[in-house]
Amino acid sequence: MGDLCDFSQLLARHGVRLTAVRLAVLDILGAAPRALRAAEILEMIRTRRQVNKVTVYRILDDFTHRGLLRRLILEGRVSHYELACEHHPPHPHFQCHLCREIQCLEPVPLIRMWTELQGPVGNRADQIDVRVKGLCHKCREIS
Amino acid sequence: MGDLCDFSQLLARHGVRLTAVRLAVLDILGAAPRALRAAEILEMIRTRRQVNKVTVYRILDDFTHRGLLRRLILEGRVSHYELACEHHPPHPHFQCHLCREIQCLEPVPLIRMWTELQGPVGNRADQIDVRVKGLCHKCREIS
DNA sequence: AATCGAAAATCAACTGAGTTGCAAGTATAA
DNA sequence: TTATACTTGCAACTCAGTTGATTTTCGATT
Repeated sequence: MGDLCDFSQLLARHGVRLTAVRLAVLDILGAAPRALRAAEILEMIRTRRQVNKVTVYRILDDFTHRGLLRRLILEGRVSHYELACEHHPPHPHFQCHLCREIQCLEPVPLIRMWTELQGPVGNRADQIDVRVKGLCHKCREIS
Repeated sequence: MGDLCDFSQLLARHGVRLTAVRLAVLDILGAAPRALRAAEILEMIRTRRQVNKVTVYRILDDFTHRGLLRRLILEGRVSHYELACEHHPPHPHFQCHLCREIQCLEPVPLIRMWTELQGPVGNRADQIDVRVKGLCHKCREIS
């Protein structure tokens, strides 16, 4: 994923200053096989360099508002983040009851039920989040 | 909704002791036109009687585990709760970007895409949450 | 290359939803 | 009516995330 995007150019295109922490955030999320929590990202950056948590939170927030990242609300209290580039369009997520791990699922064609999902006449929906829960294949093997 | 359920019998059937706070929680959620936050429920109970927040949190948690309530993760950090009786099956929710209000939508037949939503072979899904976001009809009128 | 102002990072202190452990109160079975 | 296991209340805590004030740094312009 990371190989497909030039992050310094990406930042320039969005009029965002190039800094080490910002590059690290994109780099880590670009290489991640799943959405990450802020605390995970923070810890991963800290293996490379010293950084304050406030910086990471502010960057995640800023990038989300700029549309560079997607913030996922999968469980209470913690947000997960994933890259929002064209190689990684919005898609459902699966979360295991036991190990809490998150898997990305293939996009599904919800357009078919778009009218039902609008709700009362006059609503204008612009985003649909689908979250599937259950036991993942690894946890089913164990138990 | 509340009229359709006898809450004291409901509690007895679940082997839960009948107390004023528990009845109040069910009563309030039964009469609510939408899912409520713990803090809202707490405040509504306090218009009738004195009660500690810990008690309300514990009851909400307990009832959720017993399947009496559903806990909805609609935005970060705060949970919403709704009655989980047979008159009120699982359904998608719509949340407005501006007023943050939550609307209940009609159930949609996601079974059609059940295979895609399972993810990797071996996963066993048992729950699908659909959250729609956008502008509600009231906020669109205003702006 | 040196300067400089706006943007970014840091620090400490704070917020607010939710949790924990323990003491005191109460529903209900016997 | 009584015993006791279940409930509630209280105070203090946790933890993700936020705020405001200060210092540092990027990068455009001399």
